[in-house]
Amino acid sequence: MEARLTNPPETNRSLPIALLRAREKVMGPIRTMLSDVGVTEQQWRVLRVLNERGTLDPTEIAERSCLLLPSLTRILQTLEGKELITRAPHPTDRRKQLVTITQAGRQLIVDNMEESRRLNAWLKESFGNEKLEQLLDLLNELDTLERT
Amino acid sequence: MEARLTNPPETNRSLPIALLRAREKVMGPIRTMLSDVGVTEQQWRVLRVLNERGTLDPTEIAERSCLLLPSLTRILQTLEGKELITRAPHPTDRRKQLVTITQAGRQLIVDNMEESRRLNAWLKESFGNEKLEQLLDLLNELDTLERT
DNA sequence: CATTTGTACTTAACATGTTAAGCAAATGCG
DNA sequence: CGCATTTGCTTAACATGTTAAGTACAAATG
Repeated sequence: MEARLTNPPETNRSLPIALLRAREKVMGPIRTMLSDVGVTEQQWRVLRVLNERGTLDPTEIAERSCLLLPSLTRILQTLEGKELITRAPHPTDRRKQLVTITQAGRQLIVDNMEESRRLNAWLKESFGNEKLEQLLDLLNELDTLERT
Repeated sequence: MEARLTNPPETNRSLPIALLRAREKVMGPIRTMLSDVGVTEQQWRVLRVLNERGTLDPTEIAERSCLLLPSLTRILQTLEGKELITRAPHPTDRRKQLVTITQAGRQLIVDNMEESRRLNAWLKESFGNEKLEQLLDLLNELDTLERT
C-alpha cells in the first residue's frame, strides 16, 4: 500500500480536487439561479453580507465574503454601476469608505432567497442533514489548522 | 484569534464558503511551492494527470483535472510554450489531439513531489489521518449526488 | 452522396483569483 | 513638528472561471 514512492497519489483522493468538485456540485445550481438575474456568485455573497450586517467598509466585506481586496474593488464598482450598493466616504478616516446595500439590492436578495433555501433543502435531503453537519464540522476544523 | 469568535455562525455553516476556506487552507502552501518553479496550481494538476495516466486527449485531461475546456486550451498552450508537454494529432480522428508530458515535465513533478508529500504529511499529522479520510469520503459522496 | 447532427476543441468576452506595485491618508516616533 | 511606517484601497498584469459562439471534422441520416 505504501509502494507509491515513485507515483503520485490518485487525484480522487486529493483533498484540493475533492474540495473543488464538491464546491462545483453545490455552487452549480446557485450560479444558474443567479445568472438569471445578472449577478455572479461573488456579487451575491457581497450583497448578502451587506444585507445581514448593514453598512460596512471594504476590508470587512472582503473578510466576511471571502474575497481578496483587488477582486472586491472591481466587484464594488460593478455593483455600484448596477445601483445595488452605494458608497460614501468615511466621516473621520478619509482612506475608508462605507458601503451600503440599496433597496434594489435588498429586493434582489428577497427575490432569490426562497430558491436559495430550496437548494439548501435539497442538499439536506439528498445528502442527509447529519452528514452535512459532520462535513461542515470537519471543514471548519480544517480551517483552524496553523502550519508550524 | 478573536476575530473568529465575532464571525456569525452562519458563515461557518455555509457549505460553499466552508469549502472555499478549506480549499484555501490546503492550497495556499502548494501554490507557494509551485510559484517558485513557475507553474500554477492548474498547470500542476494537468501535469500530474498526464504523468499518472500517460498520453491523453484534452477532453479526458479536462475531466480528470477538473478544468473546463476553454481553460484547458489556454493552459495547454502555456505548457507547450514551456516545453512541459507536447501535442500531436490523433492518428485517426483529426479533430482530436494527443497530449504527452515531456521529460522536463516529469522532472518538474519529481522535483516538487517530495515537498508535496511533506505538505500532505503535515495535513495528516495536524488534522489526523482518520478525519482526513472521513472528509474525503464525505466530499466524494457529495460529488455523486444528482439533482432530481 | 448530400445533408444534418454531433463531437472536439478553439476563440471571444467578461468576471474573478492572485501577486505586486502604487497612492493617499493616518499613525507612530524622535 | 517632520518623517518613516502602516493602513486602506486601487491599479496593473497575468492566469483561470464561465458562458456563448465559432470552426473543423466525424458520424448519422436519408
